[in-house]
Amino acid sequence: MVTGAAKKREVKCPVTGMIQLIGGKWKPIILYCLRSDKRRFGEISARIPAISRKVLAEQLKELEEDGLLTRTQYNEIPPRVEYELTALGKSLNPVLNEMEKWGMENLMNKS
Amino acid sequence: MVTGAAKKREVKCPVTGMIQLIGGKWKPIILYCLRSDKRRFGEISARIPAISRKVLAEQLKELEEDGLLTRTQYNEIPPRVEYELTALGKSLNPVLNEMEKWGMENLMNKS
DNA sequence: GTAACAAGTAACCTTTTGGTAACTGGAAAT
DNA sequence: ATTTCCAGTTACCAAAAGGTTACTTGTTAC
Repeated sequence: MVTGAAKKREVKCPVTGMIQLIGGKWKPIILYCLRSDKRRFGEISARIPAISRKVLAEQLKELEEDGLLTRTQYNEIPPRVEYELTALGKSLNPVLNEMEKWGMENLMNKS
Repeated sequence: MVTGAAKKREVKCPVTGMIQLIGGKWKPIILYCLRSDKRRFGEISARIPAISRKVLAEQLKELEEDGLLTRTQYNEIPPRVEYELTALGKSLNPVLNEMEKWGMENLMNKS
């Protein structure tokens, strides 16, 4: 079940609710990046170079609070942290797949 | 084909491109509202009361510039303006349907 | 003669979001 | 003795997004 920020809201519209959870400039891309694999912080950062590390850390924290992904910290030196989608996060895959499909068909320049 | 703001960008990631088009707090809800019917400005405003009329007008203008909907103005008094999805706008329906479905299953409180 | 109608716009302000640069930690390699 | 590794955090600043209130327009109803 959804936790964190989303839980507090009494949502009447399912689309509004979704946007409160995964709206914003970066969250769908982060989820898309984690879709099939767990990844380290630096790995996500390298795959989405346009996002600053500060904002990436913020967004990951919110996604974790909302129950969409888990953060696992290994107490090694240098540190290692892995992010992985929860079952709830994975349940977003159909949405992300439709987004990917639409983008492929309508936005990629076939030149 | 996509026009306006989205056309200028060289998009490498389909999900990033989609977000540039329909990202933001309101656009998916507006598109969802117009999904199956043409609607007047006041009608959209009434169905999405949380959005201010100023922001609604701005978002509708951007969606029109991006080729997702059409604006038809009837020169009557009082004025009448109708908004309707284009074919491109309608092609977003699978995305919006997945969003609606996910929201229904995960956000609506069954209490 | 004034108010209401629809669909906005203009001026102004607040909130949210995002960016940069510098810094932290302890162990390891140079 | 200094630099590198990684995953951040902190302080600070700029830009974007969004909100509020008042105003417009021309015709019709009170």
